[in-house]
Amino acid sequence: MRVISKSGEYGLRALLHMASNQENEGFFNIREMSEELDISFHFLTKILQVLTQKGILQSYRGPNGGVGFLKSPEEITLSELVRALEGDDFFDKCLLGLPGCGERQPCPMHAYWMGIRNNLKSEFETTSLADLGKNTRLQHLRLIA
Amino acid sequence: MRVISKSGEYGLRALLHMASNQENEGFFNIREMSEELDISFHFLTKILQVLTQKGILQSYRGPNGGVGFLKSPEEITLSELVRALEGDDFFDKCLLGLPGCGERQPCPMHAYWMGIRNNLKSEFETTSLADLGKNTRLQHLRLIA
DNA sequence: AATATTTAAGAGTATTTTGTCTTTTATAAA
DNA sequence: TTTATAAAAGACAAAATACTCTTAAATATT
Ligand code: SF4
Ligand code: SF4
Repeated sequence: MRVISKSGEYGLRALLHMASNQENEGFFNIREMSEELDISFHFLTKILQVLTQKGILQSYRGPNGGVGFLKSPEEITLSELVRALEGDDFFDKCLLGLPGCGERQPCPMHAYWMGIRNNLKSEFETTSLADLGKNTRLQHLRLIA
Repeated sequence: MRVISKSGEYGLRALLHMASNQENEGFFNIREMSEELDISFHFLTKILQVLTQKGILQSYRGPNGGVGFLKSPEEITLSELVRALEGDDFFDKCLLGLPGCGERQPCPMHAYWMGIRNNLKSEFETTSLADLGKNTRLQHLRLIA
């Protein structure tokens, strides 16, 4: 049950890293981040590119360039991040994946799943990137091979 | 957020179909099922093979052969089905996918996610295949193109 | 202006998942 | 015992996802 895709995970790890080191620097060098987080540089670049395109990050090319937040991590919700990283329909899917989800003819899991889903949704909407990083230690973000 | 993989979904749809037509026949012809459920015959065969290997179904080759339940749908839990179809670690994954999930250094989502996960787990353990089929209509299982 | 640095963009490769096709094995019936 | 039927098994193909490499564009420094 991989709720978040690999690229989504990488994106979150990078953002979490940025949020927890925000006091030090304004722009983050992607190469450095990729090394510290043990994520392929080019792959991470791609992922951060979409976050830039979606208006969550800003980027700067050239010497001392990098990516930085447009809003503060306190104002970025986990909800908008997974929507950006996993697609806008992230919270619309069925648990079992059965097609034609129906309020009309729901299976016995339907009400239960809708409950969990709405719960998840509101939890994600009220959790900020800053919240997420609060108790997170760096070793948690790195691969513990 | 595809919680259940495509092949897992196909497996569930087939089992649901069998459970809701159980009174009629003992063994189900895979070809017929694949046509009724609009699932590739060979792909479905593969999926049902693993269910047979895992001891959830029994199969019979030759004329009038097919697959049938070993236990009654009332005795088959959704939990054992997703474990068979999606892997035994289905209920062990992290929400965000971050590696090295830690009770020691949990992120703020950890306790929340553990709650949902255990909830899901016990719900899946107490929901039988028969339960699942109760309000399910056939058109729900078919593709509503 | 020339050069170095760094992200953007896009092509290309690898792996996994999904789906197809062919051959083999088991069973029933003629 | 021969033939037909249906699942098992395995090779193969397509699509999606994950990852790599090359080139282009932007910016800073000299
Ligand atoms: S009714 Fe059940 S199977 Fe259908 S969409 Fe809702 S939860 Fe999924
Ligand atoms: S602490 Fe958070 S990120 Fe880590 S495994 Fe638990 S839920 Fe996932």
